[in-house]
Amino acid sequence: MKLATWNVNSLTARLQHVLDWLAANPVDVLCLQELKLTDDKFPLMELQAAGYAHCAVFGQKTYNGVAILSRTELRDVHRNVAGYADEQARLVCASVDGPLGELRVVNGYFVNGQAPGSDKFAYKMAWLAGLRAHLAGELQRHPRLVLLGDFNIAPEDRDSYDPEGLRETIHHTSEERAAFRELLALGLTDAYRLFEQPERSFSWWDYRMLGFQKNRGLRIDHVLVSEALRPQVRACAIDRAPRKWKQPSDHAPVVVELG
DNA sequence: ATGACGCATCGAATGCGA
Repeated sequence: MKLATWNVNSLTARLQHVLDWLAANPVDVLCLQELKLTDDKFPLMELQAAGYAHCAVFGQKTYNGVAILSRTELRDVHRNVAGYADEQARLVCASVDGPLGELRVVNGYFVNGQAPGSDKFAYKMAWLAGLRAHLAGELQRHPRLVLLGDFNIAPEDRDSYDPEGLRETIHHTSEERAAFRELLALGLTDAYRLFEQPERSFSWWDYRMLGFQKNRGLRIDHVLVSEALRPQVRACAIDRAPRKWKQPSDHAPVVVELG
C-alpha cells in the first residue's frame, strides 16, 4: 500500500499535474494541502475518473484547504484540530483499510508562522500544541496511524540548505524543532529517516533565485508513523520529478510504502 | 535588499507563502 503527501499550492492551478502524477504514481491514498478552493469547487469528477472515488475534503477560499483522496472507502472523517477553534482549514483525518487492518490517516497543513515573535508564529505554536493533544486522542482510538503533510518545520540542520545562515529563522527555530520532537514523543517516527537517503534531500524549493536548480531547499513535508505501523514501513522517498514540470508547485510529493 | 516567484483576489496592488 502506498500513500503520499503533496502541497500543490492551489489545486485549481495544479489539477493537471495531480492527474498526471497519479497516472504515473497510482498511490492508494494522496493527501493534498493548500487547495486554495472551497468544497464546491473541488474537482471531484476528475479525481473520481482517475480512480479516487473517495475524497475527504476540507476546503477554504483563497488560502489553506486540505483533502484526502483514496481508491477505497474513507470512514470516520474528522475536520480540524479537536478542541482548537480554528478559522483556517488545516487538518482532515480519515480511516482507510490497510494491509494489516484499518489505518488512521491524518493530513495536516501546518501553520507557516512567518517570523519568530510574530502573531502568526504564536498561532503556529498554539496550533502545534492543539495538534499534539488531538493526536494523543487519535492514537488511543487508532494505534495504527500515519501523520502526513506540510509541517513547515525543518526538523534538523541536515533538512536545510543553509542551517547556519538560517539558524533560528522560520522553519528552523528551537521552538518549532522542539514541537516536532514532541510529536515524535507520542511514539511517532519520521518514516523518511528509517532509510538511507541522499544528502541535501529537500521537499520544498523557493520559486525565486533558481532555488530548485541550485537545490537550495528545505525538507518540511513529512510522513510520521506510529509505533504499531513502523514495522510495516517498506520505503519512503521524495519525488522531485514534478518540481521540474512547467509551472510546478514549489513542493514535491513524499511517498511512503507500507507492507 | 522592504528584492526575487507564483497564486489569489472582482479588475491592480496587495497579502501570503516559506
